Amino acid sequence: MQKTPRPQLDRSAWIQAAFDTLADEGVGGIRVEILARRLHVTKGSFYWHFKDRQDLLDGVLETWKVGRIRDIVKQTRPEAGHEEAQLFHVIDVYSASRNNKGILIELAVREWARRDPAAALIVEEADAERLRCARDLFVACGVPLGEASTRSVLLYAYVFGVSMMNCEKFEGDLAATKADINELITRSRHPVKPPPA
Amino acid sequence: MQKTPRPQLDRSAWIQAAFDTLADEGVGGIRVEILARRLHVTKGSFYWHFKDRQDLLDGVLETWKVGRIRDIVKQTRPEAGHEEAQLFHVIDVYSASRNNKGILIELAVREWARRDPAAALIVEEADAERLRCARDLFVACGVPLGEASTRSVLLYAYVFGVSMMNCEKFEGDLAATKADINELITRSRHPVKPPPA
DNA sequence: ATGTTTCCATACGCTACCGTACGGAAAGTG
DNA sequence: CACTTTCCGTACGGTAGCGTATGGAAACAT
Repeated sequence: MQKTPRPQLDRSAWIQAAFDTLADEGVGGIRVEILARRLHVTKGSFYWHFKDRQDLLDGVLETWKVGRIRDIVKQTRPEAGHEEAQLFHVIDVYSASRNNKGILIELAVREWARRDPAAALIVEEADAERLRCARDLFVACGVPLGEASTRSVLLYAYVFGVSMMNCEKFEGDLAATKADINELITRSRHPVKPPPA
Repeated sequence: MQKTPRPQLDRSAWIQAAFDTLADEGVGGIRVEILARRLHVTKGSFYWHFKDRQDLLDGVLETWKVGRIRDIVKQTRPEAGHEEAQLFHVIDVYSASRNNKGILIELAVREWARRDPAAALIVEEADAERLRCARDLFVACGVPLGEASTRSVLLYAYVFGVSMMNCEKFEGDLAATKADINELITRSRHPVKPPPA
């Protein structure tokens, strides 16, 4: 936990508060005067630390970028002999509970990226890094390079997609289903090539 | 195409316009006065046909629901001998181009559902229907019931997830990769059971 | 102690929307 | 032709949020 926010704020305090509302309400929910109330100050403070609202959003995006890249390489740095467990871990981290803050922010940033080119660029970079790291893990497991790329794309697309779904009405034993999906993504055997036309 | 909108509007015209901006800007972008300008009328018209903004949103949601259910059963009604092709089709419909209106609305509605319980309920119902239809297709292909459910969840999670990603920076030949993923989802062989602990 | 810098409060104008009240035209009805 | 209903324009009040201007308090410096 944080020591209760000091009577002296700085940029990072505002950015942190912005992340909270980003998770709950998306980019559109990040409003200067709302954050001010939440931080028990007024706009006067905000416009001291930031040029305008866009300046804050840029800070949020930049903070997200460096934090993501850092976490990605930390989670996916190959540890000899544990590569497969690491892949499982990547899947579980996001598909664990649908309401943890990490996945909420992830979805909010992607929604953001759909309408803001700057955000889109950063998400694209983060995704490229993620896919590269996952691919290396697959390769370390003995999967050929091309197939490793394919499975990495499937893995992350699944992870992000399942975080937007609510399957409980369809599948009772979701945990078992997810475990089976993990197996399909990481360990299934390629089918025979389809007959050429 | 539509015959140029008559000088007489009705609910469906407003709802249709709302869908356009829903795709482009999300639920938050649906504003009464903006739609009015786009339809070359004023708010006076809107508040004749709708009680308030929420009334319009309810209409949009309801329209989406019936349209989705209709399309789902149409696309996935088993046609003997073509079940596998139908599964491929389901995947391709969404993962084809990232900027087609269908996928934009799909993502917007899901974003909507994350903050509005009514929307969440409808999305949940649509997903259950989708998963059920896909499962039946797998079953028709000879896949056991449980595995059919698993692959259905994987299929749709992948479809929605990949629509939020931009892999071009990572994978050059995206078409080939997607084709391989289709194979993995629909035809891969289950791995051997992992050794118990 | 006095001046300077840092950080925040207050007050203001401005825009974008929402929803309402009311008036008027056009189309249907007798 | 009256008369009503349908549909839309206009005008208004109200809220939320952005950004600016300005003053003041506290910390810091000399």
